[in-house]
Amino acid sequence: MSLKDVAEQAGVSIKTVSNVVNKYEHVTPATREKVQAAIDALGYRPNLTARHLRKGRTGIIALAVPELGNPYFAELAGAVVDTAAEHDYTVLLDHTQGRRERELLVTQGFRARVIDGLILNPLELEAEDLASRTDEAPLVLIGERRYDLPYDHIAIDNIAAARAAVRHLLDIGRRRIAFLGARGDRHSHPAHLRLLGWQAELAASGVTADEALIARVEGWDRADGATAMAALLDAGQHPDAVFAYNDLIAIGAMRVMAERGLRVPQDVAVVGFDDLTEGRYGAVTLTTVAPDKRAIARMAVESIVGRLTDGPPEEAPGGGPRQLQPEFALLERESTVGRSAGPPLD
Amino acid sequence: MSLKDVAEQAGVSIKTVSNVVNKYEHVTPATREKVQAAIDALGYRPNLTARHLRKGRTGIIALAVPELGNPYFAELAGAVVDTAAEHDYTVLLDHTQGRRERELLVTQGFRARVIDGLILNPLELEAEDLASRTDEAPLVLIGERRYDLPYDHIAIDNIAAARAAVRHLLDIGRRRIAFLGARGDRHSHPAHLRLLGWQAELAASGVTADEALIARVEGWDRADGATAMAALLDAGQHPDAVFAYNDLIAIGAMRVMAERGLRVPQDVAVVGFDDLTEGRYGAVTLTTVAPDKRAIARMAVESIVGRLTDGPPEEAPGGGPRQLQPEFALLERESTVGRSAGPPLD
DNA sequence: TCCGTCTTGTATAACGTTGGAAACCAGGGG
DNA sequence: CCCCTGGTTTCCAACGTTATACAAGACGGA
Repeated sequence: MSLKDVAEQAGVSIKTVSNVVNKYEHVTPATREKVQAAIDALGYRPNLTARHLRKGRTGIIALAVPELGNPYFAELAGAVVDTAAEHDYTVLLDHTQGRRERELLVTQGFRARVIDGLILNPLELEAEDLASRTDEAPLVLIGERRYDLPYDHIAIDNIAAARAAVRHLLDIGRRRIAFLGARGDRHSHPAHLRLLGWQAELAASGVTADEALIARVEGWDRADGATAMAALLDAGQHPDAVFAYNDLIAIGAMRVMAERGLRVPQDVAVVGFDDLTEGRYGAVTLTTVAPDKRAIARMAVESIVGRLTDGPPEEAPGGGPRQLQPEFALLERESTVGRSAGPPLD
Repeated sequence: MSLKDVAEQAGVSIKTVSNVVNKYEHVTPATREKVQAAIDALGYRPNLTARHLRKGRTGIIALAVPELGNPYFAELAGAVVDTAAEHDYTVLLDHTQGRRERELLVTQGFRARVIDGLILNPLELEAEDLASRTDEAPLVLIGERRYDLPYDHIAIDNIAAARAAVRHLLDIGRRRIAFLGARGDRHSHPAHLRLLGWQAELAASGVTADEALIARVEGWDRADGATAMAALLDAGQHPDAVFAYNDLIAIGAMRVMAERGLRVPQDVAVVGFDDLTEGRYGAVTLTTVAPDKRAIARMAVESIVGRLTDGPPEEAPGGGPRQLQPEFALLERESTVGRSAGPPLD
């Protein structure tokens, strides 16, 4: 079933059928009608693969996130799918499970020429991996990790967001504020802007940033939060607040607190990060830093679509790739309600 | 950058390069090496779009679910992506937002010839929509809705699963068991096998299935569960147990109970459906029916891949499409712990 | 030496589409 | 009556790949 069949049926040339299909205007109504009738009769649908080959575009963009089971990425993926659809693009989805080799594979064009562009949220990828990229499809990076490379990057101001969260905990009188979610042994993991924000805000307020209150994790899921919180408590620490790397870790931590009879927020206030819907429905609703996910999705898709439509943006005065910062908001909920009897700040 | 360029560089024909790329065995080592050198020198990568056109296959299967923000579908999508990758397929993702027109669009081949097959979880689609489908790519249906149509269908035994859940609630002594999640005004919505299971198990145990304990919902998210539970309580009902259509509804309901001072499980026991990770980390962990998601993903992908590889399976004695039923398990957790003082069953 | 056989490489034709150029056809002006 | 013009349609080539058929050597046995 191809243009050829329709052309024969209608008694016209292949190109005329193509013109009708593509709504080319200089086709007489009579011809158009005749062709349309043949199309309907045969149930013809254009072969998009052939069109892609001919036009060099597929209308498909890929989205690669670490893990779809993580609701943050799932919600983000949903937003990306919607936004892409508005621009007549479809989304090819992949998840890298946070493994460097998978991330590398994705950037190197695992689907050469079938995707027009790529949105990637890297976790483990190193700058050198990206520097050696040869695939010419537009790439846009999202998430906390930053590279000094010529690709658009979309992320909220993680340091400012973390500082706002810690500020809030200080404001309600907490002083022993734990950070849950430092990464394993690599203290200086380049993704830890949120840890830096925690340190910065404490320092700015003259509160000691106790290293013992930094809990490390193996991953970013609820179980990792639970493990980290348990480890912290087992080490004899008594934080009066927890700032978690993300909501999942916060939720895992809160579960452990519940098991051990610690009340949230009376004994320990908790702030998470991501604004998962899940956080709004726990027994104690979770205060959280809410990145504007729809804005992230929109910026990412439009970065790709823009480059495909208009070519790379003319070098602005500063030149080069853009650093886009969507808005964020601190949503105060039950997990930080009420002022405890902490000492006033000096 | 095409086979032609590589061929010129290596001083051989296009087809020979193609043979090397495709690991055709009758190529002398010398030639192979020469060609490989040219490939490496030019950084050649095959154009998959052209390959797709020529071979008539793309290696892409589409997965259409109602909503990615729903963790059940997100987790399922993750499993499908993984399983597809094992078979060297990539997944194109779409979500229909449970709207019939979107579901219809997807089945009619919204990406004609770019997808080799389609996995669809329909909500609103009617049998006649599917009956008129012309796209010839293999289609497999997943989820609670059943159609008497020649497509493989994958779903756990929803009635049996619901009965197991209700049975468990009866076993721990509950008698006023509410059902949360009937659909709007359409009482006989064809998706409500779980409601039928609730009715059947109550009937089998000689417990009255009180219509007043059936709460309707507009959607399937936490907010809908909260609304439904609030409505039930506002209507003066005092259930001692809740069987929810899914975990999200259960979680929303539990939130409302917490707000109103009802204890779970002491005052109201709760059973959900889906085994979301989320349900394992609430203040009260959620008893739930756990469908084997990885099995669902595996069956769906292998149904598609099988038809693509071997053609439609030879008509079994019964003939026609298959009804595949993955396993499920009832996971008992805190939300149904402990036996209350209900009267013994007669 | 010659012929069949086996191996290796090549030429050509598709796959279905679209862009560009050329051809066709009426109608009107010279 | 012919040519020109403008609109409409057709012809041809190309996108990059792989399948098919075939040609060219190499090799061994008669």
